This record gives sequence, structure tokens and C-alpha cells, in this order.
Amino acid sequence: MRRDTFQAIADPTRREILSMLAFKPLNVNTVSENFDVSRAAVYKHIKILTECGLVVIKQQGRERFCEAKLEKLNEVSSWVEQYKKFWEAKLDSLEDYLQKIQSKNKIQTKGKKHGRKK
Amino acid sequence: MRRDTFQAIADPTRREILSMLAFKPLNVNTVSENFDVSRAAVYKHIKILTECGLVVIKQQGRERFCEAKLEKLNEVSSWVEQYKKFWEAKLDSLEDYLQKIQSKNKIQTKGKKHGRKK
DNA sequence: ATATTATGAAACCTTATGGTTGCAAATATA
DNA sequence: TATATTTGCAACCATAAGGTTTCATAATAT
Repeated sequence: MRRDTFQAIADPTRREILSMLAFKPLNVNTVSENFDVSRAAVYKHIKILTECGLVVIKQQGRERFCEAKLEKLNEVSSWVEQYKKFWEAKLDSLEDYLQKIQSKNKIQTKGKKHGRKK
Repeated sequence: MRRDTFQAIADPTRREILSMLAFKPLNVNTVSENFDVSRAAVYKHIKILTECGLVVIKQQGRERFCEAKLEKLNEVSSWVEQYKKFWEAKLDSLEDYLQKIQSKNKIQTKGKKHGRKK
């Protein structure tokens, strides 16, 4: 199954888990106590978070402490950042930008099914 | 069903659609021609994107042009930004930050199932 | 030694997701 | 007018996702 940062943070429960762990590492039970769903459900979320590197688990006796690796969010951050100019720039300068960028636009605009020339 | 920006960008095809539309509005067929899946599948993705405001559709004759509303990504941006200090700050200043933040930490740490006092 | 706690994982269920094909309607073109 | 194109949507399908209960195991506490 697909398992990447974007998908991991798509679930609101997982985002909450991350925000909880941002403050300090917590063991699995403590995390689950802060949610209405079962421990098993929370455990599954934590597992997904570990599978894509957003959480690392460290055993300590019978407990396992979950630690957030928020630097993994960098992937999301840089993806979003590239579009920030589209909503932060003034409209006129944005238009300039768009005109420049369109000259190197590589998107195929016609022809997949009917091979028509534009 | 849940329909929010985080979920919308969780799918790689939808992220590609957005990056395509960032350059200029395209009609539904043109977008779908750039993917291997069927037009109907791409249409569904576009529909999801419109449902959460990341894309707006403007009719023009029989064609419908899809326009990216990238400012909607602001929601994702600000969520990620709040954690940026965790991977950008130097470690020692981060520790200072963590100590400050822990004093106002409201996370319940015990007691959901057994009501034990810490 | 026995009971309790913390955890991982299996089995199962329901719904969401992402895909397909096919058809109908509206617009554009020969 | 007859044909092409562009689109939306329905019906259907397989699998993923998110949840549950239950059980086994290892570590700790009594």
C-alpha cells in the first residue's frame, strides 16, 4: 500500500498524534488515552506514522515511547512552499511570473487519444 | 465523507493535477490526457479538488476549464509551519523552547481507563 | 507465584477510495 | 442534418482504510 508523508498526515487523528508528540515522547497507551477510539486503532495510526518515518519508537522496559520526527514534514513543507508565491504575490507580479513560466511549459495539451495537432 | 485539503493532496495524482493547473487553467480532457488512467478517474479527482476548493471550474462553451486555487494550500502550509522550528532550530535553542512549552502542556497523561493519579 | 500492565497482532467488519465501462446530454463541426 | 467532441454521471468492482474485539506475550508490581 502507498505509505508516504502526505498520506500519513491526511488523517486528522494522526495529525493530532503528531501534535501531541511534538511536545514530548509518550508511550502508546498514553497517546491512546487521549482519543475516543480504541487503543488498537491508535496503535495502527502510530504504526503508519512510524512506517513513513514521522515517528520513531524507543523501547524502555515494557513501555515503548513514541517520538515525533517532525523534520519528515519537510517533504510536505517544500511541496507547499513552491506554490506559496501563487497566493502571496501581488496579482500583477504573479501575472509576470506566469508569463515567464508558460514559455517553459512542458504540459502536453492535445493528442493522447486522437493525436490532434493544436 | 471527509473532504479537506489534507486529504485532497494525499493522492499523488491529485498533486500532479494541481501542479499542472498551477501554470494555467486546462479543460478536463486536457488534464486527463496527461495521465494513464481513464478520463472518468481523472474527472473524479478533479471533482474532489473542486469539492474542497482547490480547483474552480469555469464553463466555456462545451469545455470546462479547471483553475487551481492554490491559496487553499495555506491551510496545509500553516499547519506544517508550526512545526518547522522543530527541524530548523539548533538543538539547544529547541530544548529551551520545549521546556517553555511543556509548562503549558495540557495533554492528559494518565487516567482514561484506570483513573490513576500520576 | 500471581496479578497487572503495556504492547503487538490477528480476525473480522463497514465504508471509503480509486479505478473501470458505458451511456446521455450538450456543444461544435463537416 | 449528421457526426465529433466534451463532459457528467451511474453502475459496478477490488482493495485500502479505519474501526472493533480478542488473544498472546513480555515486563512489572504485589
